[in-house]
Amino acid sequence: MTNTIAEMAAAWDPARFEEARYQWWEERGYFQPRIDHEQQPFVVIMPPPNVTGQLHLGHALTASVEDALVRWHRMRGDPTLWLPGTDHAGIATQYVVENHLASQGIDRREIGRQKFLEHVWEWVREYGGAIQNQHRRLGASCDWTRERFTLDEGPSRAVRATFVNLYESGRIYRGERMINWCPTDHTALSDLETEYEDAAGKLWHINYPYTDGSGRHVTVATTRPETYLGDTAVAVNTNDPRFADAIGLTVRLPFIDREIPIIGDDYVDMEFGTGALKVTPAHDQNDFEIGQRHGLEAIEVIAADGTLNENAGPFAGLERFAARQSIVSELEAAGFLERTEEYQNRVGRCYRCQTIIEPRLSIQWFVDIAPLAERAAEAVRDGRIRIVPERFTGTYLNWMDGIRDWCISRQLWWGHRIPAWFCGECDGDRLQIILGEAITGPDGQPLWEATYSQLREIGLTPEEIVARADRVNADKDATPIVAVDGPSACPECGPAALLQDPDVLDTWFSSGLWPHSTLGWPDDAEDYRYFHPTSVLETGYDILFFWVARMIMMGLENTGDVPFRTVYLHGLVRDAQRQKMSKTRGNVIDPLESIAEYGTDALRMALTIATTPGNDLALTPGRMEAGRNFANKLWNAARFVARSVETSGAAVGGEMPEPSHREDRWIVSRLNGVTAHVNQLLEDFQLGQAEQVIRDFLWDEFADWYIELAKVRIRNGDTAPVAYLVGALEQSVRLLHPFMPFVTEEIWQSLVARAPGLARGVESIMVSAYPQADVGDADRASEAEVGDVINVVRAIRNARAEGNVEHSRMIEVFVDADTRSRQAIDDSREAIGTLARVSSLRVLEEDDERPDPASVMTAILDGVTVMAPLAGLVDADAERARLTKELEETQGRLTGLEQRLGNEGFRSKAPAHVVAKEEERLAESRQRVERIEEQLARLG
RNA sequence: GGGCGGUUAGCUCAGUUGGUUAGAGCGCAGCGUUGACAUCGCUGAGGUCAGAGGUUCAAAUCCUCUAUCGCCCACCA
Repeated sequence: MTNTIAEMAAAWDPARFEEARYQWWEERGYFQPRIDHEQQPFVVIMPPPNVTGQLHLGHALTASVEDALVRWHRMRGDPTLWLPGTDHAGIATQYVVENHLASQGIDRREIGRQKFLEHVWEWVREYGGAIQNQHRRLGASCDWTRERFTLDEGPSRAVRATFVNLYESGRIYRGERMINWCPTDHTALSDLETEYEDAAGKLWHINYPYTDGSGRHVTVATTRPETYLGDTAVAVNTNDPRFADAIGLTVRLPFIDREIPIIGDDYVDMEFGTGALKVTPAHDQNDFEIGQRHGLEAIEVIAADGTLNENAGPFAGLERFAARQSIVSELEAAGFLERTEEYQNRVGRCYRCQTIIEPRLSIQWFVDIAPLAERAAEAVRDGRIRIVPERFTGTYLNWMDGIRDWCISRQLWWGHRIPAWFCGECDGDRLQIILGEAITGPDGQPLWEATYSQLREIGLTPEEIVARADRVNADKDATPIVAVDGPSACPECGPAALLQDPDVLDTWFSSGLWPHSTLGWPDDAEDYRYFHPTSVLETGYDILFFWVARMIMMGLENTGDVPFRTVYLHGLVRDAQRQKMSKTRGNVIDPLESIAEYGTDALRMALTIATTPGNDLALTPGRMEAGRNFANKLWNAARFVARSVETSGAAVGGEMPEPSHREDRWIVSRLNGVTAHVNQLLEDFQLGQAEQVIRDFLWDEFADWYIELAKVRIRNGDTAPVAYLVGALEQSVRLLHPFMPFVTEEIWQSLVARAPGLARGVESIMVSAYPQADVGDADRASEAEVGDVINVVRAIRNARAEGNVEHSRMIEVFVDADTRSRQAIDDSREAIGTLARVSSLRVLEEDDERPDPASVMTAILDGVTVMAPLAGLVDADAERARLTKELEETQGRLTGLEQRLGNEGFRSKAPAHVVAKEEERLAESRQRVERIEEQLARLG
């Protein structure tokens, strides 16, 4: 695409290439793995974003990291699958669509389940494509032909199969338990979906008079006075002397005049409040458990919509917080309120809509999770699954340890409907049927709901009941019939009226199956056989419990194997002020806007370079600018390289020839060192570090030095460097490609266009081989020698800058070097001349006369002394002061080294190579001190 | 109440089995448009690695404590 220099504009322009290039890759089928049973595949399943959502920077980070891993493995030759997908996101989506409809004056309850679901599907069709487009813009090389949606037939059947298996083995059960209820969403939530936060509240002390006529009362302390209407006991600690005589007595609840007992239960903390605890079994988990122990009745007073129900007597119909106000003032007016304290407590909120959760007793489906958790913990403990970074292993195991049963039913419409049916003929009295439209009841009045049995008595046939039923509420003793594809008959009574449970499953239930349900399980699918277990599961640490832990539990249960080998947890992306990004804060950055401004490669680099797993990242505009600037720098370096191929006419082949020139040996050696290092870092999941190493090599060594050194030789007609300019750049962009796919591809194409041998038979960098190297190949001599040349150039530049020598003025330089550097400096004299603007460079021999120290600026490096006579610019006093300071520093270092090496402990205990290194440094420092002293002596 | 993490240059962050004089980007100061690149080049300033103690020949790195910010988990009304 970019075959001429003219086409390679002076600046990297992502907009010009990205979209076309993505399509070009996709058309060639690069995103699809080949199935090769001789090879171990590399598989990543993408965390499915909300199908109707917009990608935020967290997703962009996910995509950047996963794409880097995937592209790296693909280039290594592994059959590589990155499977994308989306999640139906039960509550979130239903909530959004419901609000949308409400804004049009439509109430979902009025239009009914079927109509509502049609609206949601329409919504999905309308907004569902955004995610895929955004991933394409991010350059994500995922296999769109295998894209899955949680509500697709395959994953849906996997959900039902899992439910049935767990039910049949007794690990899914239906029962009446205390659950977290969201009065806004009208559904149960799991413990994880309830977020607790501290809130300023009050502790009300309420008097309950004894019924013995003594006129005495017991005082209870509560943060939720409105629940007193549902109290069925007051509990005290059996060891509490204050209440020793009270147990067994009864008290009377104000206004509603219910008589309730005082019971003894050691759950009660004598230190807290008054030592007497009001017990509301229907609206508090602990109270429920106390109630169970003592056989107390659970009286519900707060209804599903958060208003007080008929059991609330005079307060019925009030909203729960309005009721609290009202009850407190009534109690106070009637003298039942002893006192009020300020109190900090924790309130649970719905993680989607922030409504305060109401603990509520209801019939739900649960997973008996402890046995699954035990196996899931074991898989991590024994190393079958590795978590990166490792510290999350403890968090994970701790969570598994104290896990409670998982409430999986949701009173929503959008999601996987629970595959459980109830038989009207068997459980007629236990099934409350809510009708889609009213029928005429026996009394001539419209009838909206009735038990199945009652409807039969009216004369409806089973078929008619099924057809008219909008939903069924089965009581806790009803017997569900659970089947993957829906039962056609009741096992007890044959063909009958079967009514499906109205609830859907927790979204995370289906997400928990994602690694195997997307690959075809429970069928014996080829993808499943080949690609499962997957390799790496990459996601944010914030959904370790929600998702990762559940995938491990469900994966082990369903497949008998771990779902993935490695869990890589990235940190959260925050804004420049380290605030969490959220819609309500209004600080979300749209990845597409960043891409438009800086380019995809720049955004990806900003999100990943020099980051470390599990640590949060504040994404600043500066990081993105740095990414853009690097892409541009690289692009321009490539322009120079391309140009040098054309103008030199050098024939460049596929492999770099064995280098003979020191500078060429140096860059090849450094390239190999970087290649080996990068591979090692990638193996160890240190992606950010690997990226940093590549960037530093390309900018600080290749562009800043090798290109500049090569220019000098090329100018003199030496075409040898061209092969290394091309070869080193080509190999470097291959190293970088997983991180910055677009700019590296364009550069690679431009290089291949000029040196077709580089392609090595492939059409794209994406499918070229990832570079490998052996650290043992390093050319230490050339690295040291070119290092000396670079240091000399730097020293001269430094002297020029300090002496304020005008750029246009060429200067003379004398160099006194030891044998190691002398030849290298002599050989590179022209380069030094050009790069440091030196007109004449003299490498001094043993008996050559040194220039007058009073008129030179001197830089003393390891093994090299650089002297720049700057007539009229050198202040002998200043020079003396500078050298004296340097002498002090060097001597200080020398003293340290002498002490260390004089220490017997160091000599005997430190590894030999460390000792040798220190000795080398000692010798260098000594020599340097000598030379500084000598120079000072000559200065007088 | 338990547990985890951060604290390194003005800002954002690297620094993985303890081993040269602790690094980068941005910012800052000075200089610089000769054909790869001003989205750039050159030079430089800037850090007692939160604090204290300990282990060690050697500590930003390991241990203990403290401070501070943040996160996770937990049934105290």
